Amino acid sequence: MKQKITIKTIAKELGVSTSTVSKALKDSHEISKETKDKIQAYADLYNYKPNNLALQLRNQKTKVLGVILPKIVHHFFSTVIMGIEEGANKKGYNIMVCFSNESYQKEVETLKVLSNGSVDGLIVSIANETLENKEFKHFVDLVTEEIPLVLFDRVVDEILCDKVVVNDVGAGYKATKHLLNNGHKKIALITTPNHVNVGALRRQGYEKALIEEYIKTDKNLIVEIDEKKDIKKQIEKVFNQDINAVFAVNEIYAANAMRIAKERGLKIPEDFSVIGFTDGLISEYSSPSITTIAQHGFTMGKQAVELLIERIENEQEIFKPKKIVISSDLKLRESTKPSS
Amino acid sequence: MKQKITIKTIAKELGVSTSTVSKALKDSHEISKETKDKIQAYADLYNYKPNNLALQLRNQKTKVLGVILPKIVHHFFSTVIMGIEEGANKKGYNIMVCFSNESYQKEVETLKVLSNGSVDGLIVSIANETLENKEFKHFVDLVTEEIPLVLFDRVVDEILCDKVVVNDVGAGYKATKHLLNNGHKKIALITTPNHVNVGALRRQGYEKALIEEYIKTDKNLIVEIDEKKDIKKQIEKVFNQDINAVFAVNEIYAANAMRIAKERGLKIPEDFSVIGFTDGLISEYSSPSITTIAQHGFTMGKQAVELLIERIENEQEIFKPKKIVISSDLKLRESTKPSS
DNA sequence: TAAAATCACGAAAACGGTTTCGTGTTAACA
DNA sequence: TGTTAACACGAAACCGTTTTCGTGATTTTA
Repeated sequence: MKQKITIKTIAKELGVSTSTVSKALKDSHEISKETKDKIQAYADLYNYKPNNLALQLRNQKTKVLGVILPKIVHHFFSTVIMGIEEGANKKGYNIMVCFSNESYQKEVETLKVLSNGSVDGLIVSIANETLENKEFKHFVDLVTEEIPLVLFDRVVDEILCDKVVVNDVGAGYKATKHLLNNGHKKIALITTPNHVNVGALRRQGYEKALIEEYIKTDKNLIVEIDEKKDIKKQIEKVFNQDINAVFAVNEIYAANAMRIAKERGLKIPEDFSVIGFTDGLISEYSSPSITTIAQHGFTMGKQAVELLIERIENEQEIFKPKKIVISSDLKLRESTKPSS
Repeated sequence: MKQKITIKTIAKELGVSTSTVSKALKDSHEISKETKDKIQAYADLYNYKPNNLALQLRNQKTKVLGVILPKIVHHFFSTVIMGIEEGANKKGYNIMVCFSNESYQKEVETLKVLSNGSVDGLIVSIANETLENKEFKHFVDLVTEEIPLVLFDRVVDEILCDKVVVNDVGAGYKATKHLLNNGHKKIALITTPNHVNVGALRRQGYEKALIEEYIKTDKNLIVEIDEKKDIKKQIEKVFNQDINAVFAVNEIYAANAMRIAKERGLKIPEDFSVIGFTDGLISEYSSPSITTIAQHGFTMGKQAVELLIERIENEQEIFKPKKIVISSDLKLRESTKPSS
């Protein structure tokens, strides 16, 4: 990189002090008009830009927010990033995005790197492996150090910080209820292992809706997907049971279920219905298009970043963790009959 | 944020100088074992972490790379990010991700913010609006300032820097050739306006393949999509022409075309074929699944970041811009017949 | 005309580290 | 016993900027 022009250079060239240059560029009243003009002209000529690092060190803030996501090639997380970025930008912040790739180790390391002063605060969705191990010390330490932290979507109670989540129980309930209303009583649930708490919560909603109709939940109808194995094969098994609807906790599972249903010649939505989660492009462009629970990722991102910035900019306030619950909507499409 | 412990604190508490502390923590031979142990113990106890900003200022490097993308909710760009992140991480760099949202103005501003010393280099894919206006001064200035810059996918010759692109002409050719081989002679092209150079290049490939078969390109079969208007409606028009195949320059256009074809009762792939671009989830989960040109986004990201880091770490070398061309493959699926 | 106020600027500290170059003390050597 | 080397540490500069507190010169006021 070319040697950048600094305030010192300007000061030396123009035979004034650095303080004068600094003040002149800030249009301070302390400096005479002539001097200001001279300095400004020189700065413009050589395209002077103040060095960010120096400012950050001086101000003890970076105006950068760290974001750690489990993955990115996923419609929901992409939209969350968009929301975060837009919210951050509006308040003059930039974001530094990292990925844990669902790995505990990587999450710990990333957290360590980012919490060394590079960012003013963090927005995180916890990695699967971390949830599985129930190992949250790295987050708790962060809270102890009083580094502003907002958790979203995948959150746990053990970490005392601000949180943004969707109403997962309600969403699971809504989806299941919709299927029941359409006359489907034998509803398969395709979900994640229980340690992924969002999966567990959606399952609660599913069970709640069934109980209301006096239907006993049948464990054989519930598939906990192990993402390390072939997803389609795992889903296929449940189709050997007597089922007439599927509620899947994400797009991919739903799309797979849909595909299997079609392969088996099931008529959708007349004889068989599918509901997914995350209103992404797959659901939209699949055919028939898939009814889903819209998670409002963009809104989540925006809410999370607003919480975080408020925390950062109002440090003095006593700390009382906030939890924002975002309601999710059913987005009706072709894979289910319009509710009766 | 809690007051962080610094080298000064340690020095004062232990009655030594800051230089001693600094050296001790780096296990310098200049410091006696006892002193080192004492300082290390104290540092561990109070969980001392060196302040990144201070180091960055001193070393005049941040170990952060800026990434500016036109959008993120898009399979191709998501995978590129993954590639960039993985490559960067491997070399001890972090990435700061920003979005231009296809806006010239936002691109200019983001570039300005990031080039103030916050990052050691930049990876960018140019915004549509910028391409449309042919306004590249902000990039040229960057090059003049000798800030390491790598452009990928959407690149222009006016900017002298390292580049990573796919072989767009070849890809367009390959796709069209495949359709021709399948016996389709009336091939519609659904593309972007010509100012998006990747679109223009893919079109060249398309035309080249047609010429080889002595087919005159018919302008009525080429649709330049205006993304501000309804995409499906624009594509629908070309179906009123006599066509038996579609080559679309991205997933969304392909998925839309597929949907229209199905609505019109066309038999795919027997009577009608569709090829897309970007091997994303939509193509994979659409039904029939869509044959596409795989763009290898992950590889692109990795190549781009490797180029960039090499540039950053070998400043002294004379500057000779490199251009890496990544070949793209045809990924055969159900929307076309296997090539004869 | 002396005292006070204003003006226009500079010196120096501060942010949190690293690093070069002393320097005083002790140990080894001639 | 005088010289030198090794040891263990400190002072100070530096990265680029901001900001507080002077300060000498001029202008205003009493």
